[in-house]
Amino acid sequence: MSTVTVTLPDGSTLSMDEGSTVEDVAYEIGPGLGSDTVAGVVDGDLVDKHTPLIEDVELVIVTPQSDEYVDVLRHSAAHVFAQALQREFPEATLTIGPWTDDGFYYDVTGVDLDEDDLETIEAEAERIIEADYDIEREEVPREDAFERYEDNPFKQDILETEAADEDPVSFYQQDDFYDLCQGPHVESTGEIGGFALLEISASFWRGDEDNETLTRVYGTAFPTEDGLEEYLEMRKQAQERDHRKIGQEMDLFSIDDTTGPGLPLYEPNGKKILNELSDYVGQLNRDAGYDEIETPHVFRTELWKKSGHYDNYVDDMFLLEVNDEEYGLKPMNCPGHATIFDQKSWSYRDLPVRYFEDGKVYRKEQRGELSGLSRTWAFTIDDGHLFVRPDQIEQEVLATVDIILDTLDTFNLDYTVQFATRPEKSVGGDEIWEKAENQLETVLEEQDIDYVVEAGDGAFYGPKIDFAFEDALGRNWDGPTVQLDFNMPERFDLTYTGEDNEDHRPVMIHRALYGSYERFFMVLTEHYNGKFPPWLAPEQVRILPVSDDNIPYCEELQAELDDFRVEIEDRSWTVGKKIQVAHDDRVPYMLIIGDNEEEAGDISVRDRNEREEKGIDLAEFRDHLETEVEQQRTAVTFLAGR
RNA sequence: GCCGGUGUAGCUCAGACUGGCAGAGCGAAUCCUUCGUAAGGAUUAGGCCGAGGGUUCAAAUCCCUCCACCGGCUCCA
Repeated sequence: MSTVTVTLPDGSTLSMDEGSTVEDVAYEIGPGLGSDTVAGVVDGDLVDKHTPLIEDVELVIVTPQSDEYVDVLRHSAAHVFAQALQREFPEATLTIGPWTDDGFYYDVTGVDLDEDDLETIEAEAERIIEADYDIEREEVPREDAFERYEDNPFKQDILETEAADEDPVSFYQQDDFYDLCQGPHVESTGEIGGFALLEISASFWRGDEDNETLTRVYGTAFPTEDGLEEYLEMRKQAQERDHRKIGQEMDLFSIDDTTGPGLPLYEPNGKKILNELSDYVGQLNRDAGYDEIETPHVFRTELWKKSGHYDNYVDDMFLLEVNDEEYGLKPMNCPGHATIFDQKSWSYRDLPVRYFEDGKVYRKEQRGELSGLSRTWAFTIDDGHLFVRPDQIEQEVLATVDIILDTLDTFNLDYTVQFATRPEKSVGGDEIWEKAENQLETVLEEQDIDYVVEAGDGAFYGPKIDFAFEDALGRNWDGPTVQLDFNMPERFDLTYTGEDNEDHRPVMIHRALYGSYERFFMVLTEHYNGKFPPWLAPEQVRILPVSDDNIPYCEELQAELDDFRVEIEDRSWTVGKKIQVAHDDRVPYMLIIGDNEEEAGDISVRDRNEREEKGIDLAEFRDHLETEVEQQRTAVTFLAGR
């Protein structure tokens, strides 16, 4: 009999008979490991422990101590849900039910479910867990599988696609419930310690909008009840960090029903932050050789017919009829910028030409897509466009990526990088696309940036590099971006005169350091949990008089700090309450001023991290704050080292 | 656009299941208190109960339609 070589995580190898299972390998290593084995990871794929090894592989044994164990457990939890569902609603049809990063879902159809039903199903699931049914793998001939699912077109579809080459196919059975499934699963339903159904939603079969609508039930499971409790607590904590909640609490912005959906209104506190953000990138742009321009909010649609956007994007534009002509709110700034470039003739010596604008754009997103500041109908892009010679592409992309990395560093943000390539619907030739993609990828490689390739996810006019952030609820949002565009210069017939006195075509680069102010504002609010760095904080210092008699001295202090955003708390409250409210408002520094300070001519400083010190010289505090703001430090540091 | 949930005072929420006077706390205003480290006290004002229609003697409450928001799906130049 021939043998296979199994490579274990520590690099050691075992020689096993061909056809040995994952479990056999575990027993070969040791009987304890053998009996603990839940599943295996074979060449990166999580598989059942009975999977035979027929070629040389890398193998990780999964036991209840492994990271993968909880995935296996949740997969079993999905089956428990399905069994409970079928007990309560025999008419329900099952489709697919995988595990996810933090739980599982099961897509079903043929049944209408609401929240009360979830409770009923959850109670039934608890009984199934309590009963501790063995979960057993079963090999079933294809023919029999089709028979089992003669009324279930979805499972038939799976048999004809994913499982097309398998005969027999594997089922997992617990009690009288069975499900077509590759596994792996835990030994018995009782291994689930904490089980909860969380959400109900609609989904589409195979994720395609044109297919049947299914009902998706989300749930989660943990080995212990405590694990579940902890998870639910974490979810609650995350909701506390939601920018919509903080935005309300801190009077940063609001979105009003009367003024319209997806149209954020920035209140004074929010606008102060926006101004700081705008000044910051404005300076970066000027330092990098950009010129600021400005364009209006509305253009004739001729412009987007010229740019090609009209064909691709008209459904998402706000259009208006003026003097029998069609106008539209601008959904992007680039055609305006290209038009400005086209106002004069350029020499090759003038390039690169770099324009930037905080440009407000309007995009009529689908209803149901709008969400706080992360997805809006009106938003402002810190938009920049470069017009470069082909030989300047790499250096300019490199410089742009550099500024983006600097910006992200200033705010101390976590991010991921995606390299998006040519989509199905695109303009421009094969050669041009290949060239563009190669140049972007070269920069990523040179900068040693970790990135993932998102094939087919590029803009219709060119490939792009996107930087994405995660929000409080774990959703990903695109932010900074660099996009090459070989198309728009053609559309606008943009030219420059070369050394050879001939017309040449410049290349356009679209880029944003924040992406949109709205989305970046969301990211910052949640990242800092509303505790904005002092340079961004709407109110940097709040002076708290101990009694009203101290107010005149407080006003003197305020005047001394007039370079900063300083307020006096003059409401007739106790000191304790003034401190409470200043903490709630997340003000970086409080100055507590009573007779003691007034007589000594000094101040008491308390920061929002509850550090405090008395008898401080105002000038010392002012100098420190000045440094902290100038250096854009992300933390309050005055009392940190004292 | 699809499924589920929600919409009551500036904010946070009771009341709805079982139809019968519109409620609380915070905030605001006025007054008292002038206070030393995480919410001092009293009084007052504040409502088209998301909008429209229906059922009923009577609708915040029941039914229908629409709008918006929340979670998810799909979409996102």
